[in-house]
Amino acid sequence: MPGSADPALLDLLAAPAEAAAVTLLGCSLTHRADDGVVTVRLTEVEAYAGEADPASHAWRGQTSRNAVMFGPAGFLYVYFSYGLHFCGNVVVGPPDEASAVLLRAGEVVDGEDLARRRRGPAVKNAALARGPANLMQALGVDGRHNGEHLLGAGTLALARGTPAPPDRVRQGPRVGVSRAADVPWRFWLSDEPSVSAYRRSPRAEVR
DNA sequence: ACGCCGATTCTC
DNA sequence: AGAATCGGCGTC
Repeated sequence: MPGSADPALLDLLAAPAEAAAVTLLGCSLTHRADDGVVTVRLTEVEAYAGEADPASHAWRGQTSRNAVMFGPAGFLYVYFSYGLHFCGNVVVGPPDEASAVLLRAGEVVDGEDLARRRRGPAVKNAALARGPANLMQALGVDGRHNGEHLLGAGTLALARGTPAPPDRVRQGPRVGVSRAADVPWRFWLSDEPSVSAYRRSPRAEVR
């Protein structure tokens, strides 16, 4: 049932960020809005290891923006990026560690018409939820959803799907990150059209 | 108070 | 390669 809690999933999310990231691959995320329901199956994510991770928003400690990450696992941390985009993270790990997993891409498995209405008529099927900001736009999620519970009775529901075969999980450097750019904590599923093409940050140190 | 730059995306 | 466009965070 959508919206019902999954204690086992919550336990898995309370693990270290890179393990939680792999858990999230293949999970479904549903948003029930006034104008309809959209569900995506997550195909690409990135792990951020809280205050210990120079690439994390939590690196310099707790602020009003990142406060949700310092709470328990299973909540959504939404931040505003480049003055125009919203990106969403699932808070993971033990409380106060401030780890999170950025949701980078997904396959729209329900509410395709609504997702296309939000994204634009010309957007190809596979690209509806490709890219972290596009994924949130397709779901109809923005800053108002910051801090919402993903495993409770709210409008957002995270659930386990058919687990991805381990041999389809790929791993590589994170995208758009200038610090700790070589930490291979971007995870994605191979052979998924919704996975964005890899682009290293222009600001990442070259070696 | 000021300025820089970003876990982006789309276009040229 | 560059623009759009806002706020967070470091610095003066």
